[in-house]
Order: sequence, then structure tokens, then C-alpha cells
Amino acid sequence: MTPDNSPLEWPKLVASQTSAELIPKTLRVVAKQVTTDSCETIFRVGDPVHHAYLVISGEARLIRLDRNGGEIILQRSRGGFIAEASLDTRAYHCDAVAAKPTTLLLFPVAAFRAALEEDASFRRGWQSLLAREVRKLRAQCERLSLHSAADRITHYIESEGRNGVVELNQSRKSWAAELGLTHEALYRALRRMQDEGTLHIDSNRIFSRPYAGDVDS
Amino acid sequence: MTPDNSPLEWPKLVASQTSAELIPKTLRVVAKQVTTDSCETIFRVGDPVHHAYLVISGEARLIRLDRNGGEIILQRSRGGFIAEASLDTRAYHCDAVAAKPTTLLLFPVAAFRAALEEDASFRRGWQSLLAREVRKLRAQCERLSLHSAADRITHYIESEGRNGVVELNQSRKSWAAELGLTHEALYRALRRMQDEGTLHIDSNRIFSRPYAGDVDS
DNA sequence: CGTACTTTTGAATCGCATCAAATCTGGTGG
DNA sequence: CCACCAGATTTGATGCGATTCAAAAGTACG
Repeated sequence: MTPDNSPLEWPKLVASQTSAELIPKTLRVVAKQVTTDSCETIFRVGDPVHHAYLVISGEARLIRLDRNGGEIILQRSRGGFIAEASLDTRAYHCDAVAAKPTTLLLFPVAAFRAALEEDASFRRGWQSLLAREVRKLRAQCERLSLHSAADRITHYIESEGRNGVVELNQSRKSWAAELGLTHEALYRALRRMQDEGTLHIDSNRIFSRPYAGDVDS
Repeated sequence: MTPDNSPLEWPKLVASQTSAELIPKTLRVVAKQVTTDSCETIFRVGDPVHHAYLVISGEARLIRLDRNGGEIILQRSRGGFIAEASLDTRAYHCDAVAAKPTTLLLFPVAAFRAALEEDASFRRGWQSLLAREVRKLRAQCERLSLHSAADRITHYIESEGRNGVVELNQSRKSWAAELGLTHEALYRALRRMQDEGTLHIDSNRIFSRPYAGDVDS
């Protein structure tokens, strides 16, 4: 994780990142920027919490390994905070790794907490961000409670997509992990659903209905 | 859901309920108290969010039904807030029902939000409550990502219990739902683990190790 | 005492995990 | 540009474990 001295252009960042918009000036001036290689560890279980992490580009993940060495993805952040809920704990409960080359902003926790106290609008944004995270996690638990691969796929499209279409922004292998399936099970379920006509796939766009586009007669 | 005119004894409540301790006086005076029968609906999907709900006694659940009519438990609250994350949304995303006769405090959302703005200590408590909820949900997702019933049981004991022991405060049937299993699968897994000696059960206390108590020779 | 629900066991089936291996893909270096 | 490599994608075969359907026994409550 190497310090990155070329300062970010905040205005540009603000335009594209809803999470970053929140950050008050007092926090921006104490932010450190770093970039990581792919697969680089950002922090580990038990590490003391010194910073709040905001993903600017790339992708960071909270992960834990099950006893077979399988990777369980707890959170995936592409542009946004990661491990928000660790801010009021002493140490991390899981590992964070960069899934690809990633640039992050690091905010010292003390300054971050102070900003939350003092800046009402920042605080409101932070609270609604936590609330969104809660709802998202509930949806994920609901999904993982479904017993069949097809149901989880459909649920994913319904809750993460729009109008029965979802743009997949990750490999199918890691999608499988997110769905609590092996990648083989996911591939087969996708295949089966396409054969049945309940799903259509166009590279990274997944349609929950049979594809009826371009049929105009 | 019938209004309950006998006012709660706040001091007594405060002594036992960490969530209730937070509530500032300004909020207490506008709280309405209600009691429900078992299985009574508290709110439904799509209902506008008018109140924050605090469970005083009994048990409330956020649920959704899967397409087979199976009940998926999204949250279970026994003494504490329920559907905290809905406070900054217009309408509910799921149903809430009382799992048994339950008494609740209802706080009008406007007053609740105002109190969050004005009372710094209430706000801090609320934020850490949301953060705890996030961590709890992440643990649940991690658990549901495990592929075997035994692993989920062990994970539950490790993360919800203390020192390899967990006090089960619900029926096994609803525990099964929480673990994303059918109740039959849970019963059989418990039996198998006991036979293997990896688990000991004393009514509602579940031990993750072979029971070595009372052996002193 | 009767009713509703939970707990428990049984048997059959199905779907997913697992192990294996082939193909495809993107990226690296010669 | 091509050879090569690591990883993702895809398909196959097999076994196990969870689901499902069924039913009996236990338990709480009015």
C-alpha cells in the first residue's frame, strides 16, 4: 500500500462519487491517498482501527476464509466506504484486500469522528449510508436463505437490478461466492435457466425474462 | 395493536434495556405504548413509515415470505429497536409481526429525527447501534454462506455465544429458519453432532464442545 | 381433554458440492 | 506477433447432504 502523492482532484471526484460528496473540507485536508496492487492486503483481522477507508477507484473487499480455504465475501466496495461499521470498534473483525489495483483515501478515525460530531450534513449522510448498508445486508441474508441456485439468481436480479436487468460488474466466479454457491453450480444454473427461457444473458447484462428485444413483427 | 394506557415505568425499563437507555426525555414524552397479540401484524410492506418501534417485551420479527410460503426471518428483536434502517425511508420493505404477545413503544418519526439532530449522546448511541447491526448482519451472511448445517451451527455458537456456549432463546424451528435450514435438517445435524461428541445440549444451552462439566476425577 | 404447534424420526428424491479436466481469455514476455 | 501462463469459464461424473413429504410422539395452553 504505497502513499500516493499526486493529490486527487476533489471536484472531479465529487461529481461521480456519492459517498465522497459527503466528506467535509476539514476531513479532506487530513486525508491520505494510497494505491494498492491487485490482491494486496489493506488490513487484517485484529489490526487496530486507525483510519476510515474510502475506495476511489478499483475494488476493495472484506473477506473471511472458511475452514476449507474458501473465500467468503462480506463486503464489496467499488467507489464508497469499506468497513464503515468498524469505525466504532477497536480492531477489525475481518480482512480487507484489493481485488484489483485500487486507490483509497484514508481518514484518521479521530478526525472522522470529530467531523461526524460537528458537521450535521455529513452526519445525516453517514447515517443514511449505514441504514442503506443495513437494508442491503438484509436483502443479502434473504437471498442466502433461498434454497435453490435459480431462486438466488432471480432474487439478485430483482433486488440489485432494475426492471429485471442487472449489469454484472464482477466475474461470475466471485458472483458465485456472493450468492453462496460454487462457481460450477452458478454456471449450471445460468445454463439451465437460459435453456428454460427464464433468463437471457448478454455478456455482462443479465435479464430475468426471456429476451424479447428486436422482435418487432 | 391496542393502545396501552398504563404508562411504562421508565426507570425500571432503563435498568434492563440498553436500547431504551438512549432515549432522551423529549422523545419519551411523545412515545405511545401498544401491546399486540401473538402473530399480530405490526406493519406491512409498503406501509408509510410513521414511527420508530422499540420492543419492550415479547418479540417482534421482520419477515418476508418466499414463493413457497416459507418464512424468511430478516430481523428478530427481543427488547430493542426493530427496522431501524427504515427510519430514513418512506415505506417499509418488509412485514413486521409479533412472534408472541408483545409491547412496543412507538415514536413519531419527525420527533425521532429531531432528537437525533439535537441530542449528541442519543445520536452517538444510535450510530453505534446501526454499526452493531451491520456487523451482526455481516456475521449472518458469513454463516449463511457456509454449505453444511453443522458448520452453520458451529458458527452460530461461536459468534452469538460466549466461550462455546449459546443460550437459545427461541424454538429450534425458528432457529432453523434463522440458519437458512429446514427444521428437519437442523434436528438431524444436532443429533449427528451430539453422537459425534462435537456438541452437547442441555435444554436451551448449546455447547460446541463435548460436555466435560461435573467430571472432577 | 383437546387442539395446535413443536420436536423427532423415516424414506425417497433432488440439487449442490466436489473432483477432474478441457477450453477460453487476457495479459506478459520473448 | 506469437508462445505462454494464470485465471476464468465450461462441461462431465459421482456422492453426499439437504429438501421434501409423511407421520408419530411430545408439549403447551385454554
